Amino acid sequence: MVLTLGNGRKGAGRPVRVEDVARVAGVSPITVSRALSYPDKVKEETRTRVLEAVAQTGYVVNRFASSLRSGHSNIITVFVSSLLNPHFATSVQGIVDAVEGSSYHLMFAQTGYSEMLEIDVVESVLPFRPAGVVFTGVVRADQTRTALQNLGIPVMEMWGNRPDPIDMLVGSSSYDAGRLMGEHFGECGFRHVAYCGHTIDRTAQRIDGFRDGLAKFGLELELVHPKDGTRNFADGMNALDEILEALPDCDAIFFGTDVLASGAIVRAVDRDIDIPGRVAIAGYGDLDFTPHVRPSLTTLHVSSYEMGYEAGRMLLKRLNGEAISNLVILQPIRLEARDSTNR
Amino acid sequence: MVLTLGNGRKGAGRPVRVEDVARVAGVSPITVSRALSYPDKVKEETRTRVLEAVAQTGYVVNRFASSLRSGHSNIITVFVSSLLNPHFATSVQGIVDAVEGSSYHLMFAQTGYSEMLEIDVVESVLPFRPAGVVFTGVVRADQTRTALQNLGIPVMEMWGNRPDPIDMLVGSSSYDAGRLMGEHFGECGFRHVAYCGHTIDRTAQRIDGFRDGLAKFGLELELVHPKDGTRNFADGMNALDEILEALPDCDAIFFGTDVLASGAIVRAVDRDIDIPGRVAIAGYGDLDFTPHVRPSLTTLHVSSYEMGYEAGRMLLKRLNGEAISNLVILQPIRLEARDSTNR
DNA sequence: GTGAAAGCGCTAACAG
DNA sequence: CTGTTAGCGCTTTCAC
Repeated sequence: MVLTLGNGRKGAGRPVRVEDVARVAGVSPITVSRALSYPDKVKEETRTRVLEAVAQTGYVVNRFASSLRSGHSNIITVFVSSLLNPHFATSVQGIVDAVEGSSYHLMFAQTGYSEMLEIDVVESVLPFRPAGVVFTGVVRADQTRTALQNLGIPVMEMWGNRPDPIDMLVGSSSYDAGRLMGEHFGECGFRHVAYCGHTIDRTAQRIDGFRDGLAKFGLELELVHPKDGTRNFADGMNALDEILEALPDCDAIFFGTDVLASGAIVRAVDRDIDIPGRVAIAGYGDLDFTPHVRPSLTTLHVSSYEMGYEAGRMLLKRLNGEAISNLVILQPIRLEARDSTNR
Repeated sequence: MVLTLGNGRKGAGRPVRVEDVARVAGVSPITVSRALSYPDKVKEETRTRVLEAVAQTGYVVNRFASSLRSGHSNIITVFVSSLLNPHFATSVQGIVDAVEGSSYHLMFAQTGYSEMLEIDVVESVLPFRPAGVVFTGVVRADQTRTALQNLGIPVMEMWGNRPDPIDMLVGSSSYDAGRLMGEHFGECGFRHVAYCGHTIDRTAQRIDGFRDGLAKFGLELELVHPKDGTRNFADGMNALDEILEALPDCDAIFFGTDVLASGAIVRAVDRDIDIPGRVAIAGYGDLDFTPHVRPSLTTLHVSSYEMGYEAGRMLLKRLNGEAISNLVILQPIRLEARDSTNR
């Protein structure tokens, strides 16, 4: 009888092995293996017979045995800090879509936001001898970077723009992003500018770029209001109050995330503060809802999905032995100028 | 020299095997294996010596060999339709967190929203002989359900509330959710009610519940405005126009997702339609931003993260051989009554 | 508490 | 194009 979905076992009995298929097809085990893995290496008629026998027996290859013998793994490990961050979830979906249809399977591991455990997480997947790894984020601990380099497998980092990737990197320039917004603020004619959000890691470069963009218009960044750690709407609401208290004549704020910026807009509406008349607000990320906030939110668009998809494609190419011309790809960041800065 | 992160290889040479560790530790290979897998079965002093040898050699167990020999896999496969849906991404994060710290690893597979390929996707992971599987969603095709049942491994379904799970299910009652909102609409005194959103699968039960909730107050559901497929803010904006055109005296709309509902609110603000004065609006899902829309959105809170976490815990319990008292767990859905229905 | 031998299921290497 | 042999690295089984 033909099982539509076999598990490599018939009933509770012993698993179906190549040997069983071989017997039914009247060939040797290695021919079964070849018919399934390298169809071209087998005569068409033989292949047909093997496939019939596979269907008949419900055979499913045992990847443990196959990888053990061949020395090849078809596992790609994806390291994610959190899927609660929609940018990362979207990137991962891009990776998933890029890998779909290939012979590779994705294993997931969580790095968390702390770099302390980074190396432990990486170590925990090594028993699966991954063919390649992708980090949704950059690898921070130098110890981990060195160790990964020594593994000798393709490594893809994402989201950052370190000049010295472990191997390959698909990211975007935080500096350029900040500069774009600084220039936009300058063009809008704002005079007293604040930044609010993360201030460390790659965000530092964003702030540098922001300063430089402002500088082209003779402006200074008058206040950096740090909001590290998790940032939700409520943080944004508070931030608006805090900033207007600390810098009363502030007329434009660049927030490190759309969520913070949206919180600030909500707070402004609640307090009857005119946006952008009294103070302009901009965010970062271009989340789905940002065009629909009122006033609509000026922000920087980052192509999360495309980043993941590109990272996946590049990694697959490398795994296929193809040469990669550019080991570092920086996706452009686009300014979405909307009403919240439109004076 | 001690490698902090080994890959089971020293330089480009041959992999480090148990045998190598055994030689260094002055024991037999099986003792190394036991020291690592069942520390209690080995004298403490021996264990210490083995662990030192492991560190010294950079040994990393080969999971392919170990699973092949033992017949046990420590892979759990997670099937997701899309990580772009924040509810699913959040659920998956719950699963990830629940499994973290256990000896299991997660493999990802994408079912997509079509049930056509469901069985192919499931088949594609069987070579890894997963110890258990989790579906972020219910399995729709009967063929797949039967096949999964025959696999004889723990199967977790999520989000739905089928009376006949393949094995275990952590979900929520769509019917109750709908009923809650129907009752809320009745209590608010709305007279002409519409529903807009998905109309098939488990959503059908939500509509049934909604009707029954309304019926308690002598109300009928006067319009069902289907929006199947992907639903974004723009769809919600259009939907408001379409519904007010089709049912001009409509004074309350229940949307199948918060995104649709938020779109409708934005559209209402743009058209100067008073919410909830002219028409009340409610959503489903309680996404992060819903308390911050203006007016804040009445919606149904679904515990996506907790659902995933619970699903993960239950599956692990089952894999540990513990008995599960309730194979089906329905998480309560909570009404979040906010301004958009507050007359 | 430890060890010797065997074999999990597959495919590389070599042979024809 | 197909087959024979051997062995990937580990852990089960049985023995001490």
